[in-house]
Amino acid sequence: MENWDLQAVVGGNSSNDHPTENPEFSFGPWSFQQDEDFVRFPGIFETNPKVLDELEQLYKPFYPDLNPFSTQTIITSSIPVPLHVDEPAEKRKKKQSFTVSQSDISASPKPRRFSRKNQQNRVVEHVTADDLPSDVWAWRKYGQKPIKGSPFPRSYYRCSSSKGCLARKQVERSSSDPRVFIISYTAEHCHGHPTRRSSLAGSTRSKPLTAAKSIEAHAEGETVKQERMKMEVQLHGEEEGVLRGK
DNA sequence: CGGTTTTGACCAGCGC
DNA sequence: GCGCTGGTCAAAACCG
Repeated sequence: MENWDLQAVVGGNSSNDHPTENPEFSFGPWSFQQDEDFVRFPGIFETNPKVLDELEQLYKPFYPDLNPFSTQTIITSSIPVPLHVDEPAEKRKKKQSFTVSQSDISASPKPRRFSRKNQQNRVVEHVTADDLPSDVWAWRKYGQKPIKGSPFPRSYYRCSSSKGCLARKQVERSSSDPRVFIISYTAEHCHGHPTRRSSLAGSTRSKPLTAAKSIEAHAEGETVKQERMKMEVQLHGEEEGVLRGK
């Protein structure tokens, strides 16, 4: 069986501080609703206890009675609230109190620069290193930033399959569980799936390090290594024509 | 040569 | 208004 990802789209309209009542989930080519289809696909939701715990926590604010379920790849949300569960409730409420659509993005006076509001349309997945998702898209890294409160930096990727494609991807490591990667997808691809990547040049590049950088690299070395592994997995996914929901 | 990563600078949103 | 922070830009270096 191919390595499809489970995805759960919780939100939609964040203007009322509540996600849609019946979130839609997708797994490979299938999509289904929480309230009825979960019981029909029990095998899909086996079992990664660590991720399950996180997932439960993420959903509790919205679905206190949601049955525990687990996945190997995890969750998506069009609102960022679940990622800020440790923040004061009032703060969280503020952060989710606006909505931005794709049309808003395209109407931006500076389309090349994404505002933070755009991140409201993001799709978030939690994956372990063992369950790195296959990905038909080719991604180019365009930035990396240290994130406050997290010992691990966040890497920024954009789709390199097509010029002008607005699709973005962020990869960071979970501070609570370093084995878990948090992958966020933003915006839609404006093109079909690529058959293969045009070049791998530079993908294995390594640079001489200063003393300070060496220390930093030591701290995050495995992150970089695993991200590279992930990219390689993605490339193999292209060859197999594996389709993902995003 | 055409693709990538790295990394400091820049910009805009947000909270105070 | 200011400072903090996250997201993006772009030049330089690197790789096949």
